[in-house]
Amino acid sequence: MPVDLTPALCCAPLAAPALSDAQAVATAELFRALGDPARVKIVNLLATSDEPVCACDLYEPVGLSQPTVSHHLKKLSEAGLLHREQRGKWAYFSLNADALRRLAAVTDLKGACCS
Amino acid sequence: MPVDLTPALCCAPLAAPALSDAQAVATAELFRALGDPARVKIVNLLATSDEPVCACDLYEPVGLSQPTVSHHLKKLSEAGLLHREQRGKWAYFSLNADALRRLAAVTDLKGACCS
DNA sequence: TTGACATATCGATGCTCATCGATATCTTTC
DNA sequence: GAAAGATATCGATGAGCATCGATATGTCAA
Repeated sequence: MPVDLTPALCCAPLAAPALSDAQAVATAELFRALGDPARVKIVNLLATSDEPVCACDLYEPVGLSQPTVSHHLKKLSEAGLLHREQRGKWAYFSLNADALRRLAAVTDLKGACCS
Repeated sequence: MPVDLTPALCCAPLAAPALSDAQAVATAELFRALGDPARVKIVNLLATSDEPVCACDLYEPVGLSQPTVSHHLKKLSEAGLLHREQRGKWAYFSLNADALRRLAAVTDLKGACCS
C-alpha cells in the first residue's frame, strides 16, 4: 500500500523542530504549486466563489488557452489543493478546505505540528 | 521614486475579493521563493534558531555547495523573507518576521486584506 | 450510432532556473 | 599593503516547465 505523497498531506510547518528531507520536498512542492500567477488566479477565483466553478468559466478571467488552464488545474489537483467534480460534460472545481488549512498551518511560524 | 515590488510586501491574500494581475504575480513570486527544498530547509533552520545564523553553518545541513546556498539566500532575500547582517567576514541571516506575518495572511482564507 | 461539445493529453518550443567550478569581491589581521 | 578566509558573482550545463495547436477522450442528446 503506497504512502500518500500528496504535498498538501505530507508537508510540514516551516518552523517544525526537525524537518526531514522528504518533508522539505513535500513542502516545497506545495509552494511551487502556488508559484505561478495563473494558478494563484485560479485559487483566488475558487476562493471567492461560494460554489464549485466550471473549468469553462476560468479560461477568460485567467487569460490563457483551454489546454493551459487544464494543465494548471491538474497541477493544483496533484498538489491536493483542488477537488474535481464531473457534471455532465462539464468539470467543476472547488478548493480542498482541508488542504488549505494545512497550508495555513505550514506558514504559521508558531508551528503547531500538523501530524 | 520606484514602487516597492518586493513580493512579500505587495502580495495579496489568496481569498482577496479582487486580485489584480500584479498582485497575482507578486503572490506567485512569494510562493515560488519557497518552492525549492533547499530554501524550505534554510527557512526551517532559521525558524528554529533563536539567533541569526551564519551562512557558513548552512552548507552542511542543506547539503549543497557554497555558491548554491548563496544563490538560494539571495532568492529568499529578494523575496523579502530574509534579513542579512554582516559580522566581520561572516554573513548572518535571520527571518523577516513581518514578511512571514504577511505570508501567513496570504494563506489565511478568512482573508483579511493586507494593504 | 452519430454529432456536438467540454476537457484532457500529446508533441514541440522557448524560457527559467538549480547546480557547480572558477573567480571576483569583501573583511580582517599581520 | 599583503595574505587569508568568507561570501558573492560569473559562465556553463542540464533539467523542468509554461504555453500553444492539434488531437484524443469523455459525455450527452437525438
